[in-house]
Amino acid sequence: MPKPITRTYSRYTHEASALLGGLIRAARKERKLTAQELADRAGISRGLLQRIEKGELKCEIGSVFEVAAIVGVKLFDADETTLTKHLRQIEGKLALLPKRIKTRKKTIRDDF
Amino acid sequence: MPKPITRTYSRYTHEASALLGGLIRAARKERKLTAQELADRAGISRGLLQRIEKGELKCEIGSVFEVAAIVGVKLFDADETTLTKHLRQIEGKLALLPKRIKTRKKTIRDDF
DNA sequence: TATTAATGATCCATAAATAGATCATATTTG
DNA sequence: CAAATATGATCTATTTATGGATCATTAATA
Repeated sequence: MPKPITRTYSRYTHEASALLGGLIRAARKERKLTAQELADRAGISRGLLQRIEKGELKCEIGSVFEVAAIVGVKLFDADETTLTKHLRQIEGKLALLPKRIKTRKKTIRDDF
Repeated sequence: MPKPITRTYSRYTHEASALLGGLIRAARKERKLTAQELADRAGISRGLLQRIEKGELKCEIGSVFEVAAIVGVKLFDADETTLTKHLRQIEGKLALLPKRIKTRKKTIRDDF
């Protein structure tokens, strides 16, 4: 059963999304692309692109990232090569971290 | 009518999302948070968090950003203040760009 | 200035994402 | 080693995001 739904987002989330949308819109205009043209290239509708550029939060992240990639907006300020490098680094880091986080729920008698 | 649906994503998009998910997972473990605990704080299900950490692209961006914000993973390497500043900058930049991009579709007779 | 078309907004039908439950696996820790 | 439980995977009902169409507005340019 899906939940009642009434999500709240932090200010940081709102601003990060608004900034990403704004960067996309600016990049699109600098490249002289019509909203329809960019939407076509990304394989999404013009309506969705409009929402993405407004920074709306209820859009799938795949579409947003794809549009950003097309107009050259870099996530993490990294190009393809650097991104791959970071990805390998984080994978290495994860291998060192515990596979599971254990939080003791049951009170253990360690007081005697 | 929604489309047939068969999205494709660039390698950059896949890697950016995988990196973000990996960073989130690593940050969660460093903070010794259970997947369930983080999901609860973000107001999402454990299943969705799992998909986010795997870097799946079909998740709403709002949920992903919110989770990232909770564990301290920064998009744009910017804190709240810096983010706000960038947001204002991009808004100023947008104000200078043309409101509409015109592409001439109809061939104009300018050859005489 | 007149014309063209890009943008913004809204509405609807439908495909898809999500919550929640359950089960198996295996890791952590006493 | 044994017990506890975190994680991963899967399935279903239902909420929700998306595509497409339409319309009004207005910016850009010949």
